Amino acid sequence: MRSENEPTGQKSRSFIEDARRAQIVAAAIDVIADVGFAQASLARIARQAGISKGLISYHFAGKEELMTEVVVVTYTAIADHVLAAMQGVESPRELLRTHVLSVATYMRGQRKGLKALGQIFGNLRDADGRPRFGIRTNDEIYRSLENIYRAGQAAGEFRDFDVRVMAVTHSAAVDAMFAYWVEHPEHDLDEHARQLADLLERACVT
Amino acid sequence: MRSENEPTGQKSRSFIEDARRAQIVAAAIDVIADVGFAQASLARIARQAGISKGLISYHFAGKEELMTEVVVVTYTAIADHVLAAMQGVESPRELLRTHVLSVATYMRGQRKGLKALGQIFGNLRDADGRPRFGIRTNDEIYRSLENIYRAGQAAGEFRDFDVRVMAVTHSAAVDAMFAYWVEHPEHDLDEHARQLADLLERACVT
Amino acid sequence: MRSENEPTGQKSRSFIEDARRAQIVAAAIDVIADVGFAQASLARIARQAGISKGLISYHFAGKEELMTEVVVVTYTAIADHVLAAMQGVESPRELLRTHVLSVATYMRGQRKGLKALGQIFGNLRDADGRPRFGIRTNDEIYRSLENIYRAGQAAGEFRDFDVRVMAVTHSAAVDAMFAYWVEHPEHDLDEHARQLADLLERACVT
Amino acid sequence: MRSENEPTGQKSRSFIEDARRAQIVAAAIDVIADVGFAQASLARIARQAGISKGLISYHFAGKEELMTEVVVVTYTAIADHVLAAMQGVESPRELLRTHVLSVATYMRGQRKGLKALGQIFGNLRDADGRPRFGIRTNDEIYRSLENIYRAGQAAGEFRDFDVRVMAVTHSAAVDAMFAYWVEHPEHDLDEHARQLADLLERACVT
DNA sequence: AATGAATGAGTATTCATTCAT
DNA sequence: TATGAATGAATACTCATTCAT
Repeated sequence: MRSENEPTGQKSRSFIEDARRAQIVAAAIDVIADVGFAQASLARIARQAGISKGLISYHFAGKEELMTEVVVVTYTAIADHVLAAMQGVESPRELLRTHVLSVATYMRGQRKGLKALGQIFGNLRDADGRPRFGIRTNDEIYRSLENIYRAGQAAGEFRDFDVRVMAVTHSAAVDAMFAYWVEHPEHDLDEHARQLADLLERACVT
Repeated sequence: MRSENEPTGQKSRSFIEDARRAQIVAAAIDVIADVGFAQASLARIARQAGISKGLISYHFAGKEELMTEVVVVTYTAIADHVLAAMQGVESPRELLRTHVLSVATYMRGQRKGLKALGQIFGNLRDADGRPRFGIRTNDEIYRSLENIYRAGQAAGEFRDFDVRVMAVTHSAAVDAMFAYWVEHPEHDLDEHARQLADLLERACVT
Repeated sequence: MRSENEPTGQKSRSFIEDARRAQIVAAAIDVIADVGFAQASLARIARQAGISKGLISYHFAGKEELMTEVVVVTYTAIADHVLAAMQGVESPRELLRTHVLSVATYMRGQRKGLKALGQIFGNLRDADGRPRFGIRTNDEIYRSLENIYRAGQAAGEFRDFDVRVMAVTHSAAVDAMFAYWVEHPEHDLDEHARQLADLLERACVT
Repeated sequence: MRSENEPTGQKSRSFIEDARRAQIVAAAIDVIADVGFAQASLARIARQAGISKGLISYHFAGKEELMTEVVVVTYTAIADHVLAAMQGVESPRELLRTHVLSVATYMRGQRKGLKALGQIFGNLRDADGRPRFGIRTNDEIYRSLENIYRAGQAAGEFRDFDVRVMAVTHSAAVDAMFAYWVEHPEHDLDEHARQLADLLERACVT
């Protein structure tokens, strides 16, 4: 098993172990999305996965490692998607629109993963009670958004505004788009994304 | 117990009982803001209030009622403040700016209350696992914001956009402003509010 | 409850709480003596005491605090008894005999307590895996025994030997007397004590 | 599995199986000596041996059989050593001294084995909670020591004392010598042994 | 109105053991 | 022979809630 047989690093994980870990992560996402972080006990996750409680402990060092894995998996997937979409786009205005729209298209298939992500971000604390994610990770997002806005200002396409405020607002607006859509499945996500892209674009241009 | 003797409403509550409830609510806000929803046990809240655990159960039917009360109290207070600030303002653009700026000024003195509010919103579930707040309560906010935007559109000052998307974005942007300021206390809240007001205004005008 | 309501120190413990703690300590002694330290779970101790598992956690901060209390209670009692018996005795040879004989008489009524003490001494470890008792506490015993032997040497009654070796041997011999008697209840404890006193006395005199 | 295929005795065990069992026993001794009986899980022992957990179960019917093997192996080795040293010695007084001194020399190279032995003796219980070793095994030691003392009495070299008390004390004194040396590695083991031999000899002679 | 004592269900985690490969 | 995967029972501990006083 991983934490016993491979104490040195995250090197070679057997195929079957990878599959189990993925299965457990998927079950965790389902449970967290459905009942919330606080109610997402390992027992419930195990039941969802159709395995024994002990098996989770066998594959993950602890609950925190599982939660971290959920975050990493979900996060990496969305980042890959968005970065791929933005590849080759030059114009700051187009980058802005592409970011909003590609996040929205990705969301469509990842409702639960993103919902779980939000729960973990907002709730997971380390031993001394401080948020495990949130600040640091959000700051990464903020920085990448700021780059878009700064490029637009440098190109003279965007007016002079505080890029951090714009990044915080942009990020929150995208999150809210997702949250609203999750709660109102009949809501038109694509149209929302277009509206939001317009909104942000207008807020930026001179 | 109260909720059994007075099942009809929240009518006659003795002065001392009101005081105790307020004291407990205040302690709950402090604890939730400090250690997060999941770690906010009744024992911790009681200790913070300097009373016994049993007394909380005496004054509240259960943990959920206490959490609900925290939400209602905090929520009512901020709504009163914002509504008072918007009283007499006519222009939609001014209403918009006033809303953002008055929320910011209110936040300054209510860090903990708002932080606790966010925690409860994101975490409190009822018995069957569905979020206790969120949809319904947010919808009230959305509707009041929509009124502002619709008025602006009716007056010809605002362009034609989806008012629900704008309301969702506006609300999320204000929440994010608060959250960012809570985590970065050195951040200039007033300037953020002004920037956000500019941003939203520009996004709306024709 | 203690650890919540009296976080400052070990000051005022209510009468009823003292009684419960004593009851739990007694149950712990019974269980440890009967099934050994490793099998002495809180569940088993609670069952022995006829109370719920939770109540142990209510009265003791954790298992270690309970074990420590068992040690302190048992240890203090035997030390008081032996010291009282040795009070007023002057001659080193008599002190030596008195120590052995008074320990034996005390043992008679404290079989389980002493058995439990031995188990805890030999097994309780703190978080980093080092024995919680043992060395330090034994050293206290050794020192007090050494005082007796050194006095005998100073008075010229005892020959010149290593007092630490004698103390270690004395202590072990007394423990073994007890252990043997526990396992062979028909064994004549008083006669064993007399034989042991003779043995040690002869080993010391010139 | 072994104990099923060869239920009659410990007859034919393949060479490789013997080697594995020895390797596992050695690992168990290391782990028990280092972290204590209670923390000595099969997983930890397997890791120490560099093999999988399952392999221990393959070679031993259960944890208890492994522990028993540790005791038997260690015990047999020390008995062989001591008996060899006493071979040819005739005088009871010399036998007594030889026993103490040869045990001490053996200890020097067997710290861990003896430490583990003590842990298992003090902790291993069978299903119904009674000590697995202790009584029976100690009685063997007692009897062999009694033979020495009785021979001394028969030869008129030793005074008239209870040989069982003397044997119990002798055994305990030797164990304590070991335990003290294990905890105080700077302690002079050889000098302790000489002092102890003097002590016992003086306690016996007329 | 308030407390401290008590419960029992629930938490994460550990571990000896089993078993298919 | 040997492994890695899996189980299920047991562990200490937490906590909302109840209740006699």
